[in-house]
Amino acid sequence: MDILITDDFDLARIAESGQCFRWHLTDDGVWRIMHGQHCLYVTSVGNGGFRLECQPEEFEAIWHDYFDLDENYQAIRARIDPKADPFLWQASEAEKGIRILRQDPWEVLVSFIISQNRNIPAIQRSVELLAEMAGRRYTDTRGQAYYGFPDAPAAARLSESDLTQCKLGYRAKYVAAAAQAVASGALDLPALQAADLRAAIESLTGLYGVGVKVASCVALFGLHQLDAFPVDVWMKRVLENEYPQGFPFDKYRPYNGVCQQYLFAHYRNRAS
DNA sequence: ACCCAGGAGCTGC
DNA sequence: GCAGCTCATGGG
Repeated sequence: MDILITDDFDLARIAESGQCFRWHLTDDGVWRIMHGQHCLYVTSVGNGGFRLECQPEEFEAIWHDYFDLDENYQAIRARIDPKADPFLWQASEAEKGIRILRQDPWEVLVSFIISQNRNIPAIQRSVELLAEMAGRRYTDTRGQAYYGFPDAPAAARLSESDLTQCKLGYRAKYVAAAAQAVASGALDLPALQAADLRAAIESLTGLYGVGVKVASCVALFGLHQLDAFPVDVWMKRVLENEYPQGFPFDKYRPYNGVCQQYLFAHYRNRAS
């Protein structure tokens, strides 16, 4: 089916924004997007038009929500004053098209536990290996095989040696602990969506191997808490170099996380 | 060989 | 509380 999006929506910028690790650009310029147990081919056809290789029912049930199409990102960007905050404004112009996907919180939790102290290609590789090891095998609309992201009980059944085979290194025990916590019900991720941001982060950092940074990523990308503001090595540089007097969080509440994505993406892209 | 990566736990002070 | 060390592993 074809859809028209008049608001921000740039597939390449979303893919490169570091929030998701299972998007791949195929040789013919079509995006292959894996999310949970689903897989979708999307092509940008220009002027806000997109070709989605799925039925309208699947779009309504899965992808409309995943792409966060009910949120107005132009309106969020319009809050940024070019005179008061020229750096953020420039970043938001350069990275216009980013949206915060509504991903599955469990998948995000595992992906960002895996992410610590690694670069993005290495993260993608481990996530894929994990899906191949413990996820269900499916066939997509083009007849290609893919693996769904394993749920918590499936991940909890893996031995530590299985996890090590996914190139997780010392993070293997962290993933095992998270799987155990979620599979046992000790941690109720969906419940955190409605929780206060501070409470959600506190709850997540209670997990072995989850600090404030990973917890903030889970809150922003998995719980859709748009005010969460993850600070990694790149964001540390942004804050030190561009906001020596501190970032004006009060100005952008409750959308600090969206601002963070513009800053993160822009700074990384400029460096390379 | 070297340094860095969407960090976090542990130790010693 | 906080600075320094360590943890696997791949990419540049």
